Amino acid sequence: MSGLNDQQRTAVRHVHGPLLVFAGAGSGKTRVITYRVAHLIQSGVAPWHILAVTFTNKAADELRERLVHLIGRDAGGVHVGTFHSQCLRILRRDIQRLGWEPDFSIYDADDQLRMVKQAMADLAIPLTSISPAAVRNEISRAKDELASPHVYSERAEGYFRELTAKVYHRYQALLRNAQAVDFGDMIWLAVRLLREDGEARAFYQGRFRFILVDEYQDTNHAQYALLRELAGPGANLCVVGDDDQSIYSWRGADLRNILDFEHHFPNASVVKLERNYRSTQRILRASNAVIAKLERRSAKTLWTEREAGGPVQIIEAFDEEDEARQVLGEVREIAAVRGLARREMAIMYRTNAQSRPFEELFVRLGVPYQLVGAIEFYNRKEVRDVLAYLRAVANPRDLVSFERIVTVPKRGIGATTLAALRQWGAAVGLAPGEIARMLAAPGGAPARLADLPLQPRATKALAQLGHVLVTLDALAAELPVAQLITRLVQETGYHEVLDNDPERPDERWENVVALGAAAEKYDEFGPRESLARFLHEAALVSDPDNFAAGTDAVTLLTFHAAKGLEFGAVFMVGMEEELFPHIRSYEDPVQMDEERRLAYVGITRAKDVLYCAYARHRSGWGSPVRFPSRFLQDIPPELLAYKRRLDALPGIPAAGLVVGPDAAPARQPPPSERSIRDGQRVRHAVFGEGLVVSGSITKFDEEITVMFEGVGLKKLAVSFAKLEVIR
DNA sequence: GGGGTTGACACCTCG
DNA sequence: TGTCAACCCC
Repeated sequence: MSGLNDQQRTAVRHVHGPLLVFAGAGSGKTRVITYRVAHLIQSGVAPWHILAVTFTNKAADELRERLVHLIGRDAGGVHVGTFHSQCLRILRRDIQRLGWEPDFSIYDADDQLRMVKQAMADLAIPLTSISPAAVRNEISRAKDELASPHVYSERAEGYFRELTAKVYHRYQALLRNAQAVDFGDMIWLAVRLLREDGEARAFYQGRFRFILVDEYQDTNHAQYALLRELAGPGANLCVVGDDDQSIYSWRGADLRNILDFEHHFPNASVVKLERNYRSTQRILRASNAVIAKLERRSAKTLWTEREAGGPVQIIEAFDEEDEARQVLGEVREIAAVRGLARREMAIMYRTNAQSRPFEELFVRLGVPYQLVGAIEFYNRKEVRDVLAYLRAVANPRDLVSFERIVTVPKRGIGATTLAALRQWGAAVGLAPGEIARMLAAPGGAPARLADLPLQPRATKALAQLGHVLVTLDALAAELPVAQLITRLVQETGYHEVLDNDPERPDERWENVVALGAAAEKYDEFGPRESLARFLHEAALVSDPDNFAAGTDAVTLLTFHAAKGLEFGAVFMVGMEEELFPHIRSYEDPVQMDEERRLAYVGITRAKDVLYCAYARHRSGWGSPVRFPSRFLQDIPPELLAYKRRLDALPGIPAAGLVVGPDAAPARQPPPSERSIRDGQRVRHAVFGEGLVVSGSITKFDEEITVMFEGVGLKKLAVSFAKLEVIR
């Protein structure tokens, strides 16, 4: 408690009733959450009565880690997870109460798209008339609002919405038949369970007596409804958030949840955390300048007692490769000269695709890095194929998975056969996967399949697939999931598919092996259970989050993924018009505001140094000639300094940022004489103890060379490397 | 009717 | 850069 300021302490000590914590960036939010959990436990609340909900897996992991650090073993009892993982737990336990099988499949955005296309095909709506992806998004938004197909239809106006309403009806029926839920359904079904089933409601309200929600500004209506039901009349609900950091409206986030909290929960207490402990003054001023241009926001003024710090360093690059080169040069520079650990550095970008040139260069230079999120592991074709097999085994009604495995390997079953199968199956209440299995029955196909309208050749091919599935079913009853994967690859012929891959068979194999390795930790649950758990949890993983913890690597991630994190040095790259702000936000001022908040999130991740890079030329999509982002231009010139600037480029119009005069001399006024003498011993956070061997005063700083034990010679900037002189 | 090939086209952010 | 639909051949 002693390390907390008054506002933080108030929030931590609050026990009963609703509490809203407005927590500005870097104001010690996570600290408040962890301390509050500790305080609750200290006041006699059992850990398993506490539920902490975060937005991303990464945030959940981090919170769990911090709790272990703070309260030790009790932390294991606290329920920590994302909204979706908590709903998954609820559904795994109780979905049968809603009339679903426990082996339901979880459909991600990709699977959803297939189902939308299927629904459109069923309704004879041409794929060219409305975009299936747009329809999928619209359906997801409807689910965020808990609007059923029926409710949606009543409100639907205009060409697109009226068609979407029809597709939505059909889509939902297809999901139901496939025993599948999408991400929206996961929240919704949990809400329904709590609303409709008094026994279940009593159980969960009794279990989760104290609820904490992080990033509350990013919750949607369905999530609000869930919290409302879980919290019950006692409403020991503590929400923490910052409207300035709302960046998920495209996922249905509704700012009213946080802005109207006191209205939703009338006796709520409110605490504002406005002191920033993270960033230097210049970084904080830069962030304030960017966010100040927003019109609608709750009044907050962040302040800091930290030192002024250096200016925001601008890097102007020729193109995306040059940008990566310059940024990596700077990464190596501050690692070597300032002694900053690589884990304290992050490169942030608007879109995942931007990571590529950086990754290539990191690999080439042998600099350790870790990539968060991205074109992930679970989106690899081979990984999805194997998962589709597993899902088809776990849930024989799963349509998307069945149709995926039908063609890997090629079996002589095509679109026509599948369409006939689906149609006939729907009439008699059988899923294609079930029909295939029945065709493979030992005594021949049962009589109810007599009028299956297929050519003999197609029937035979389908029976063969059915045989494979029956074999896998039997294996799944005996083997835990990791071993099942090994056998599956052989039994299904997927082995040959990989070997004959024209592109990168080795890499694909490695991914399949890695999937098996990821499955191993579920083996302890035994044959069927390990399969179900693995599939359900794999569906919620959005990034290969199990990077070797503790390795000293530079982090590469999107601004979205960076929320909630902090780094000593942040490189915001691709700071160009049409990229950030993203071109898709240009027509809509609401979306443009969200881009601005995203920029604010990026800037406020930085503790000590902030670099912003932009290229004058970028290949690929968008215009090739680029201009610096408006967000950079919104930062007062005196806070900016060019670290690197290009000479005039032939054929490219000049465009630079206005950089103020006071920015030039970097950080604090340079020291006039040396403060650390040769021969003194110093301690460094990363390198340990060392002996000062030489030093000098440069234009901006005092630099010393230190011999560290077991590390070697390092050149350090005194104002930056937090050195402790040992007497 | 299946499957290979080719050409067009889109590609933001996440559980 | 990869995916997907249209097209044509077997």
